[in-house]
Amino acid sequence: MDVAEGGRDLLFVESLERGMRLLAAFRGTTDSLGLTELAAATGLTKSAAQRFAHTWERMGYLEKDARSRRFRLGIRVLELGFFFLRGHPLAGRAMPHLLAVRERLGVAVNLSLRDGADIVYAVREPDQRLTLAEMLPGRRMPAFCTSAGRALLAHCGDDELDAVLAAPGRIRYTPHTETDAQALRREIETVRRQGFAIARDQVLIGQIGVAAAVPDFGRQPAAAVNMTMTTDQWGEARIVRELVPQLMAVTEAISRG
Amino acid sequence: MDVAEGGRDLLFVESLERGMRLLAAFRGTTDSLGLTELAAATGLTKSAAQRFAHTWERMGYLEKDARSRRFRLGIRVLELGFFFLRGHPLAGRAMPHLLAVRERLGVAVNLSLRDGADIVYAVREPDQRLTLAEMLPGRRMPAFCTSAGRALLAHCGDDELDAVLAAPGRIRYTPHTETDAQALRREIETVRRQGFAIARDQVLIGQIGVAAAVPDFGRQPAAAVNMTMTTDQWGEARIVRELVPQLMAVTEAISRG
DNA sequence: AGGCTCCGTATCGATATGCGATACTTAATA
DNA sequence: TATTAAGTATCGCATATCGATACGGAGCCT
Repeated sequence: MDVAEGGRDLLFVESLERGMRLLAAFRGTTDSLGLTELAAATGLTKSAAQRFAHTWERMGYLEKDARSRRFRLGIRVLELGFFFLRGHPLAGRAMPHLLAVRERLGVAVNLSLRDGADIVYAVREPDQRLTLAEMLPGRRMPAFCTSAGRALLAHCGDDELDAVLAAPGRIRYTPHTETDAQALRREIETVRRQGFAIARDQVLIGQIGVAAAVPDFGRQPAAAVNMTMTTDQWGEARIVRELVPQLMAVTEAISRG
Repeated sequence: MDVAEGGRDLLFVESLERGMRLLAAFRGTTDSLGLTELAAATGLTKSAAQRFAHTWERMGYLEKDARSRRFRLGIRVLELGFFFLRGHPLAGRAMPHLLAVRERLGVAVNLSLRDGADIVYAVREPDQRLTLAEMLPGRRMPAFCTSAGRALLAHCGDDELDAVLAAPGRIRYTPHTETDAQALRREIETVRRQGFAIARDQVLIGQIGVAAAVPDFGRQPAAAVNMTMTTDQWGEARIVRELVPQLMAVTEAISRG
């Protein structure tokens, strides 16, 4: 469909976008939000915030505390994510394999999907003692600094890779986080050659990850499997020796179905 | 705010509701949906389906296959659920306790929330070999036939309980599923007396669950913890003896923070 | 291969619907 | 109790959204 250059998109329903903007305000905080705060956070007028918050509440996507008159996300927002994962062709197939790996090797395993310059963890098998955020599906991370992200970027077309690398403002999670586009491109080249990606101290000091894409019969892979370990127990040599073969076997197996 | 009787709700944004209706169509299927199917499934005109699908796609909540021109849920729908759980006061606190229980007792454990006549699983620690749907947060079950649901219903006001029990059309998952309102009410009374709920063969033959609400300082509890086992290994007597004390300790601990 | 059918896409004028301003009410603070 | 800030309700206006419909193309059947 033609999104006329410059002219506005005739099929785009702005009310929907504004409504979602209000819900999205809850990404920024774990707190409840009042109407005025919502208006401020979204750039909507107070009237618009009032209408949308009211509508979301009536539909069950927001909950309103009767005393404080403040809003929170409602349980219902879990629903669509559930159906997304349940219907995802790879998630269901991957689960038993991930579980087996976690049992056998005692490392955390994830199935990750790419969304532009981010990856999203879809199916997770954490290895204990993690925080809630680290075990929930839906968590987003920049692709460039995670092993799964790099494994997936390695399978992009060059133009798409360029676009991701050209984007400014990469976060330095640690002093070792590589943010230089040239260096990242070389890293991706290496991943292309060897077929797996390793990311050490990129998000958290003392954490190392290894990942490989789930092949999809010549098409661009839709997902990657990654394992995450601590550097005190796992050096790169040992990972390549002991984990990479297992990793490749798992991605292979998931791909076959 | 006054939702004038009969007259329409001036603050309700219908576009939002219609837009969500389109997304909600994906609850019914794991397949992709075409425009005509979407229109049929939602009762929207084809024009409306076109506009909303287009808008969702541009926002990343739907993905469109370029070849087939059919739509699927996009990864982005996971996002809000993630933030809901991350911000939920009980979920984060409960997680380590649930994990400990699973390790110690080898049973599946969940933190469940009630939403009207349903419960929604929020934090899950499955005990292996389960299907994907059984380990994902966001799964909905009728409250009346689950141990967690009964534990939460036991703490409702009578009017709310009446409303739930009055609703028609309870599903009989198994021949043992109790659907009679009177019998359920008696069951809930028992739960009130003893402080925990047991549900045997209610959803699946051979499955038994035990649950207790997480107390909230006299207010109505917001969540329940439930454990699920197989009946061949766990009879009611053994559950009461070995699991219920642990269950009460956990709900107590979560409540304290 | 050709014709047919069904589905997705694009366009358009009418108007209901959502818009923001504003006045009112309630609750929190000192 | 005065003051202030936040939430709630109302309303006339204008435009964003509506459904009908015409168009184009993919797939199917004969």
